[in-house]
Amino acid sequence: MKPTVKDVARSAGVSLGTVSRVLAKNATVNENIRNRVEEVIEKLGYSPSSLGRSLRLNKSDIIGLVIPDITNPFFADLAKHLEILASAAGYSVLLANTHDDPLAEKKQIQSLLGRAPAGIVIAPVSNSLVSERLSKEPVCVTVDRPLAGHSLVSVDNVEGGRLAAEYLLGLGHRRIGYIGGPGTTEVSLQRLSGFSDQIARAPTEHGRSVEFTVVEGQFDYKSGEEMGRRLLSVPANLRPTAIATANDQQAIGLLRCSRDMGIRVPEDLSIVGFDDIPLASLVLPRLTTIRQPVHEIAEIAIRAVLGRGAINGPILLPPTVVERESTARFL
Amino acid sequence: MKPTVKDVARSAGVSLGTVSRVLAKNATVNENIRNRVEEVIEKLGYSPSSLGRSLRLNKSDIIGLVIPDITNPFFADLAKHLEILASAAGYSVLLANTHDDPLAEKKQIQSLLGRAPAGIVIAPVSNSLVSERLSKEPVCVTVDRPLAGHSLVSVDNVEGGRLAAEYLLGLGHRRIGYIGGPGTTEVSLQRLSGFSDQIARAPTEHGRSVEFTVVEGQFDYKSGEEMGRRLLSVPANLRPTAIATANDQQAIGLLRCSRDMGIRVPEDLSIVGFDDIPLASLVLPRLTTIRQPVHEIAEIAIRAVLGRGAINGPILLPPTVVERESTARFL
DNA sequence: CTGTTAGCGCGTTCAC
DNA sequence: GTGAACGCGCTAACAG
Repeated sequence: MKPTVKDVARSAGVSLGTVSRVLAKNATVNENIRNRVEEVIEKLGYSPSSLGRSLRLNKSDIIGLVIPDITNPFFADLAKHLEILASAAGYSVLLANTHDDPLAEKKQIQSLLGRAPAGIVIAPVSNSLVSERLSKEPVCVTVDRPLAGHSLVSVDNVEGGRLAAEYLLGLGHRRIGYIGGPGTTEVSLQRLSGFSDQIARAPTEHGRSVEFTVVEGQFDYKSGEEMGRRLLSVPANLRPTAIATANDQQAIGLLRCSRDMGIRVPEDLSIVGFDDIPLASLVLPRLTTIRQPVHEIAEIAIRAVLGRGAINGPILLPPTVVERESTARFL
Repeated sequence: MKPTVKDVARSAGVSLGTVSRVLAKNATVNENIRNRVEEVIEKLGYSPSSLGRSLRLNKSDIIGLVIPDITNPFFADLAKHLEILASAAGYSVLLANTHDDPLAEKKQIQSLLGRAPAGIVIAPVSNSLVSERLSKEPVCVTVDRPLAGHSLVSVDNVEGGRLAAEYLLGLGHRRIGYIGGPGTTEVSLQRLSGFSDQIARAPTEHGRSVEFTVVEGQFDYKSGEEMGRRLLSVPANLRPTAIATANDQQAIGLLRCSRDMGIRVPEDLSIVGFDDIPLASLVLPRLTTIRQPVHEIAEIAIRAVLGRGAINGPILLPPTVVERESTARFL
């Protein structure tokens, strides 16, 4: 049987309260007694039960992480950094996937709340139905995607979209395609809006402006492949010379499909992704993309959740263009 | 304030015990009373506290998942399926990354044990120091990598290695390289041993046998790139015509490096990976690989942990060759 | 500075 | 078939 404070107390010849105080560090305890208790703890291999403590404090040392899908490299990266930081601070992270399903999300959150988590980090689904449910306790910050009434830490998606368009236009492209994410998600909308606003501001040449086509897909490899095929299945002289995507997975799917269709990247087609997942620098050709500062996002989120940094109003981190090999000047 | 059983009881005009019985379903409760209680539960939006229940039963509804690194797509995939199955059964999964550090692993497990998890699914690090610590309670199954004294569910790594070698030899390759994983991990050793055993059994031709070179790397993209460079930086007539790797990430890094060195895949070099991560079918060229049945692994592990399927002795699932575009017959 | 005591929310065992 | 009481492991408040 696992030893409890009671066992330690008895074995050390002191009372429960004293053991508790030794465990709490800060309280004032006699040197000798403290040593004796610590010895006993060591000898018995005692380790405190989070269960008892959590019940008493009505607050566990669990941080809930609610995301659409852990196999999305961006979220995996986020999860990793959150977990490292949380673990260093003595917290554990509970993983909950929503698969972009509002009902699943609701259920997951419900169950999470029953655990009295120290905090929640959530990338909410599109039409989340939980906004009010997470009122004040526990601290909840949203990442990547906003949720009414909660503080957000995220990359500036509008600016990211703008950056991508600016970059492509600067390269001389004038027939441009865009593969968006699901129209129901805020991020998709923001990235697209930043992108198309910048396109709209492009100077007109020879009396006509930029040709711009948008298709909507999912945030995965396969969708990038399918939507790419749709965008590229037109006569060569009408085909876009550059395509931006709403995330890197789509861009990689697009790469795949370009190759299958015999369209060379970047000679015939420039591609720019979004996120800068680890893989972006490993595909052929290496992917030019808009980088999100995942580490920072994780760090700020954890700080906010653990109360070591108040956060009011959305925190929008600046994206950056990472230029690699999938883009070229249009001649 | 979150309502408790007490609130429900008072509001329904019954006692605590009765509410508890209603919640437990199975016990015999008067029809009218049951309905009234359920109504009140609905009205109050009551949901039971896992904390209280867990403390009482000394068993939480948490399943600990201890893995080296969630950004490894194989583990992400595993985590996803485990989480789906766990969630469906009313359990949550706690994520713990070890980064292949035995000390970190020990600390993570220690903290996990304080939560009285319903079960633990672990892919132990190389020289794990926890084998005895996880004696009987809670149920613990290891995946991917073995750990003395615990049941294992995994792919048959030796057979997988053998399959890769057999496949490459069958394609006519006789100068073959191998990029292994860290020599300290069981899986690396097993995959390599299966591979080299099969190589050794190859019929000798023109009086000489197969040329076989092995290098050791880490299980990531970058290492595949570096080790590939090492294997390929020799005069063309001495260069391997085929290389197998211990996982897909290495193979993708190798793809990257071949491209950089101007070596064509599969014309000049055949590559076969291991795992079949989602990405394997998306890189250029699509990767031939040895597939692990991740879904099955997740399913068996969860069943074992939740006690719905006893498991004695290691369960070794059969790997399969997935032939794609990164391999070709040697002429 | 230390011991004692009272619950945190829940399930269970005993009377009734 | 139902209610009352106890205790899971722990911490905080109070008394000594």
